[in-house]
Amino acid sequence: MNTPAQEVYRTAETALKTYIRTQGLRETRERYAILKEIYLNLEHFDAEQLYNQLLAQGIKVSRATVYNALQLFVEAGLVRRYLFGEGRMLYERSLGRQQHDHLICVDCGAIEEFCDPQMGLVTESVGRLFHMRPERHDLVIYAACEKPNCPNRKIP
Amino acid sequence: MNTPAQEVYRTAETALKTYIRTQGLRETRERYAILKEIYLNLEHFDAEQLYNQLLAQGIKVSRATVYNALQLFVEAGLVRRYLFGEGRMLYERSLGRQQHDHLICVDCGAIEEFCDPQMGLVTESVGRLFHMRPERHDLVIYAACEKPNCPNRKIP
DNA sequence: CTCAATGCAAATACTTTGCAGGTTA
DNA sequence: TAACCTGCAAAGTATTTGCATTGAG
Repeated sequence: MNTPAQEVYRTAETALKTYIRTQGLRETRERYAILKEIYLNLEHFDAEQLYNQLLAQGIKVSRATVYNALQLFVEAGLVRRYLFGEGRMLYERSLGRQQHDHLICVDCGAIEEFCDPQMGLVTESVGRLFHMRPERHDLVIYAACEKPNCPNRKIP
Repeated sequence: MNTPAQEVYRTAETALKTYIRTQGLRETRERYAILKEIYLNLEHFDAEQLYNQLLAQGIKVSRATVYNALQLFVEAGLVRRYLFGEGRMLYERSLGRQQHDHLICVDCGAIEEFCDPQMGLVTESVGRLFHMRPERHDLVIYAACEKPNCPNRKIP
């Protein structure tokens, strides 16, 4: 039986194979192991987390290979890379999900995703204002928790 | 005679003095020299640029002091700090200008500022969606130049 | 067999920190 | 004169690079 995540991973695997072939690169066990880890076990992660998780699974890879693979996956469109306010790159898989922006809880650091159609209007009108064609945007909203039973909420 | 920039700088100088006193800190020539450089001669800058510009003016300070002062100014609300996609911190003065977001030209790296009232609506509605109170946001739009005579524009 | 990929360690880039000596209140 | 600040250099972080070795095609 196949979970949705596994389906998506298989799509990513195929996409990677195609990308590797069209670019004249090589298929390695490391690249597939790293891709699988990303697609099956990680949500928002940095290079170090990915590296540690691979080691924890008994998959022996070096940091250099992890960074190398991440760059490859970004070029192949399989992974997106973000720089939030924390000074290190964060990654997330990009297949099987729509474009989105992020909201970060200032209390606990949790990262939520959202998709607001108004953002298209904003980038459009700003582009018009400067006579420029918007290509992409990065939006992060920092917000404090107001859920009554959230353990991370600051005292009202 | 006084330029608007000088007026704003004087305001910043006063604000720094007040902040330093209320916090029980000390006034040093370095802190005022750095503040002046920021308010009179810099737009968007990183720590190294600021450091070099101070040296070029014959003002002897160490990098450590530059970083120290920048942190102080951020705490005092005199300077804002951003992390764009380039992996290093950028700073800008915050007095004498309204809150704004940034647009970066993907052709030449130029940084423009804009203020779109729709952003308030976006953060508000996203906050409502997650039951969180938005505190701030970082938005950067990356766009390609379409000005007909822009030397940085990519071939049509 | 050839060239790309890996692993390791060293190098880089940016920022922070520890400490001795100078300076402010 | 007591604590803060500065300057220098060393230490951190996160990421990249050089090079010998391994391995895919």
